[in-house]
Amino acid sequence: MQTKALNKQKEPLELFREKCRERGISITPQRVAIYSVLIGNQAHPSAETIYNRVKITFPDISIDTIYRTLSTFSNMGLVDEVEGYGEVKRYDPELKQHHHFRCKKCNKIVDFHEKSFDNLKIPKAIKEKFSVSNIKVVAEGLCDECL
Amino acid sequence: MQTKALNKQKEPLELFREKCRERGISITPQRVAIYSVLIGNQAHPSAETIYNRVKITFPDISIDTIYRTLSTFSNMGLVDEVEGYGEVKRYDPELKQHHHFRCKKCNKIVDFHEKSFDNLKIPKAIKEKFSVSNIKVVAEGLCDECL
DNA sequence: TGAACAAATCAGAATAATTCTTATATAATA
DNA sequence: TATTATATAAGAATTATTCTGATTTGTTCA
Ligand SMILES: [Mn+2]
Ligand SMILES: [Mn+2]
Ligand SMILES: [Zn+2]
Ligand SMILES: [Zn+2]
Repeated sequence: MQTKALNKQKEPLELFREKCRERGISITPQRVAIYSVLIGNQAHPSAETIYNRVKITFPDISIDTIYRTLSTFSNMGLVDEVEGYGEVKRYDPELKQHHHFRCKKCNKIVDFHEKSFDNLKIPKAIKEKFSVSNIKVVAEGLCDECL
Repeated sequence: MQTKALNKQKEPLELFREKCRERGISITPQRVAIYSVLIGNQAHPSAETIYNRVKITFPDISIDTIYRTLSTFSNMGLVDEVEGYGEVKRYDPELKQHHHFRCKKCNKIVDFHEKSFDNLKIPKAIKEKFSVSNIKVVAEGLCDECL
């Protein structure tokens, strides 16, 4: 169990390094620190939130590096940007297909998985005209805390 | 046919006036002008876009009024804010349940209707904890022009 | 191991979208 | 028509994000 817990941290970081090498992208301490904060983070954090977390172990990091790095990660397919309503950008390290509940009041976003949503049939009219690469369901309402 | 075309403009505006009266919200020329631009607009326009259109007939309107009014309309349930990725806010006057295709490159948003998406079953775990008021499907990819 | 060089970072300035402030104007009401 | 609460315009302020330019660092390969 303990071994497993340790591996959990080791494994994704090694995969991260590999992906960087593949793409010819430098493995910098900043990038490792940012990626480490993202691993397993289910809160869909903003750049600011990530910045504050990273600063604990990396006090001199600049907010610009956070933004640039998240953009790089997004281009590499290491994180997704999350749908929102014109508030701040938020990022999602969960790459497996999944769906979101969003609280209209506090903007909390909660993941959920639902197999029956993973193969929804988009209407022909759309499919014929555009190339659809991913489909997701967004449920909205009020969360437990806001109710 | 001509009569119908004329009525198309008249009807929603009268409904608009009624809704304002119900809510005790003043019917100002600015609000009418902004609402008129929204009627039947399927492009999910931004505040800036709406501003430019309204200015044609209302040159002295201020951008702040556009934002304030759209926020008022949103609170009244006259428009929805559209999901996006941290770009500018966009608004949707279509209130019937529908779904979106979004181009990842040019951010074009296209409505589609699909009955089978209108009663998706959200997992118990979510439904039990939160109150879900609406569910939508977002398909993403590249539009015809960007392909 | 240690140049060489492209890439990445930092700090702070710049930009852009949105909101706020305040003085003035106006819609609703009686 | 006078009263009053609400809405507006203009421009300042704020905030998130991006850009710029000087400096540092990771990677490569001799
Ligand atoms: Mn997620
Ligand atoms: Mn729409
Ligand atoms: Zn909430
Ligand atoms: Zn496009």
